[in-house]
Amino acid sequence: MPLANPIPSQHPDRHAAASPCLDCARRGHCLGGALVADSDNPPTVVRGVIAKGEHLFRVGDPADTLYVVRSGATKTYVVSSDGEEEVRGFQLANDAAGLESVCDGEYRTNAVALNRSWICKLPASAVRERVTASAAFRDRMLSSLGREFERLHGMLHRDRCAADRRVAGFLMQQLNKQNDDTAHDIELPMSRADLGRYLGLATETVSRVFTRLQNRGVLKNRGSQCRIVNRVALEALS
Amino acid sequence: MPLANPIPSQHPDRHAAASPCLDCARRGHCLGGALVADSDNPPTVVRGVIAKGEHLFRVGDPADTLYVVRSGATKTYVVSSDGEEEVRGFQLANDAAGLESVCDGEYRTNAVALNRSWICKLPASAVRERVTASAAFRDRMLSSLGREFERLHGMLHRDRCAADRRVAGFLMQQLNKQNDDTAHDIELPMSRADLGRYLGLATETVSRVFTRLQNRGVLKNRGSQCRIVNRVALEALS
DNA sequence: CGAAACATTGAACCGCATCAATCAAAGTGG
DNA sequence: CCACTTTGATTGATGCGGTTCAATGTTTCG
Repeated sequence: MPLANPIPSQHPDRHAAASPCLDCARRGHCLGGALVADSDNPPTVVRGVIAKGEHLFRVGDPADTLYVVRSGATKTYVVSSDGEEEVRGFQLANDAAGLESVCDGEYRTNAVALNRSWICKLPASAVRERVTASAAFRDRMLSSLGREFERLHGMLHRDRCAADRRVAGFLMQQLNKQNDDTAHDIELPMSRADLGRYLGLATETVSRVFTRLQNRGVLKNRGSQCRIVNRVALEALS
Repeated sequence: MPLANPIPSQHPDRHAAASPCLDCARRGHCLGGALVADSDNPPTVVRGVIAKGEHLFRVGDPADTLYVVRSGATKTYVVSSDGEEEVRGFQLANDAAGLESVCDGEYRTNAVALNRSWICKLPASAVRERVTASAAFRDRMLSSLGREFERLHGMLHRDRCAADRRVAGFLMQQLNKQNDDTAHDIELPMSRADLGRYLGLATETVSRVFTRLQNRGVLKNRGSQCRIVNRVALEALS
């Protein structure tokens, strides 16, 4: 079954049973925090664990839940008519999977955990309702959707660039997400094959780019991590 | 100036001054119709003409208006850091330009008329407000955004296919928009160069694909029009 | 009509996919 | 703990599709 087991809140109080978001340290960075903020009747948000390889949802499932990754990572993907897997996005900490569930009645992608992950489940109906109930949440929601549009447009642009640029652009994007100018380590929980399917490149090409960038002294590969040695050079590429 | 001259309504009544949408024959197909429907205080919607080559808005302009194309055509585009024009979409009848104005405070693209066009201007603030005021409009809006996501995902997929598929997919998309299974004529108001910048192909490649498809008896080029001769073959390609 | 913009066709080159082999790491079971 | 398997990453060789450069044809519009 795709559903994760609920985890009891670490800090129970009168709110916690309904929504762990009220106590969550990152409620300022997460859609769940915005969902419960200033609500006199906070919706039921449930935390859960999900094992590597398990699915959060599949194409066609009724889209009743918006998932937010608390730790770990997931990918969303579809299987196209010719049987090829098409990776549409990766979700790391504080990212939402199934945002289109708010736009539509059923999921249009599959979502699977790339490693053991903690996730939060937000009822889609509550999200939709809160869009009308709160102008602040509406704007937050529209802003999230706007950022997703930006990401997609950026991908479209990158899809027309050379392989080096695509990878460099992806790495810069990951780096910028940690809004910390001094950050230089990037977590890459996905396989080279997944990254290739995301960027529209063959696995081998992705691999070649990484070694090329390493040889040029731009970055250093360390298993599932990647250390950016020369951020300026990387930015110039992307 | 980017703004078009207002046109007096053809059928004035007590509503028409504020919103020509109330009388509009296509209010059922257009976001403007949904905006004024069931509203006891319909917002001011203005119609206007815009000449070929004139801009509706530019990157960085305050995004206070959502444009809907009534007739004619527009394209949205950005100029990327390397000076290349990147076409992000075409808007034909009933399509909206500047949907991101509802998500954000300023336009993130430029929009220009491809030929003499009639457009309707919806105040973005009214659109945003109506999202909270009416659950029906909220769902209509979210559905529009969802379709836009679908289009972008489809483009991303196509960007990784062979040139023939990209063009075929685009043509099928245009065909399907005329929700009429027997339709076989497609209006192509954009230049081959624009189409290439939209599909991520060189102008010459687009041209070659069109002649190739014509030689195979799939379609027939007629200036800015294109007649689909063998719809099945086209669908099989895309 | 003539000029300018756009479309088409041809030839050569290049980057990435593909096929194939090797290498490295992570489990798994005795 | 070590063979053995499995999975993922890397590197090499080859071919094709699309870009690029260049020339010619066609449409549009003053």
